[in-house]
Amino acid sequence: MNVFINLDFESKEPIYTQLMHQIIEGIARQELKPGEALPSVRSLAADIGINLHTVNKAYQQLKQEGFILIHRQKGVVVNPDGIPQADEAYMELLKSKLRPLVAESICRGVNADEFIEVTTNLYRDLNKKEEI
Amino acid sequence: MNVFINLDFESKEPIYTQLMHQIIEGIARQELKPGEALPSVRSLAADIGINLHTVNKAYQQLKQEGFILIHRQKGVVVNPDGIPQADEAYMELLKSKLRPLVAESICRGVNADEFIEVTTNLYRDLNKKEEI
DNA sequence: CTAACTGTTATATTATCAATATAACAGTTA
DNA sequence: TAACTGTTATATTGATAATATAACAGTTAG
Repeated sequence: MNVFINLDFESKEPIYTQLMHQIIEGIARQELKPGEALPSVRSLAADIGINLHTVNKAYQQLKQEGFILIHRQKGVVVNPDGIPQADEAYMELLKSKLRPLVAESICRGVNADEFIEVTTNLYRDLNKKEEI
Repeated sequence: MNVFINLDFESKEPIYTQLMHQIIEGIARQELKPGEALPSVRSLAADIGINLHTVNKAYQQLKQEGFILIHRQKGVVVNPDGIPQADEAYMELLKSKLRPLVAESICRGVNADEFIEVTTNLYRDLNKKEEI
């Protein structure tokens, strides 16, 4: 029930964004499974020592992107139907985010194979289920 | 001398960041070569219709990251010694930026091969030199 | 020498966003 | 009834992005 949340308060990346990423990573790792309940905005906020609205902001955005469902007077749940699959729009978005990373890497002499190796390692790491 | 600058003023991405990316992309494409002069902060700002300080902010950051050199009373130049090659720190940074992209892609059913294909296409596109 | 150009610095203002703090509302459930 | 859900409203603080002027200190072309 309790997710492993690791926030860096010194980072310039907003807290609500970091929170989104952690939850998405949890889903990717299948530590969070479809239908599974997430902590309430208040309890999660209290747990990690931040404001309720910051958690709410992350939840609202995750909802809008199809990762979670929010039942008005019940609670928050990982989308039971699974996450909406990638469409053309997502692939374009992905490409636009990847573009500056590739450009800088080319400048710095990182060739495609090295770049792909980093990607492959991440795919491997993030596919590990909860190893008991 | 004049770079193809394409800014999206509606984007939530800061202008100075977009500007940095465009210049880095120009260097990757070898449209901007080591030693080549860049427009002055004032002329570039006037060209694309933004403030001089916004251009300066982009230049300062590009300088700090080793992409350009700034001669106090001369001008701005693409680093004649080439761009500092990737070290361990850069690879870690790259990994941390790639991580959320991979996580979301896994959730959305984009497998490693599809992800790599996008990367490969970007490497191909960004390596095209100025085709005359 | 003057005029026009370089980057740099300083100061100020406006707008937006991130994060916090309280507080209340409307349903659910134990 | 009491404790819990998400939601909404309002306000404040701090940081950042972008703009606007203005001036300074060197360089260089006419």
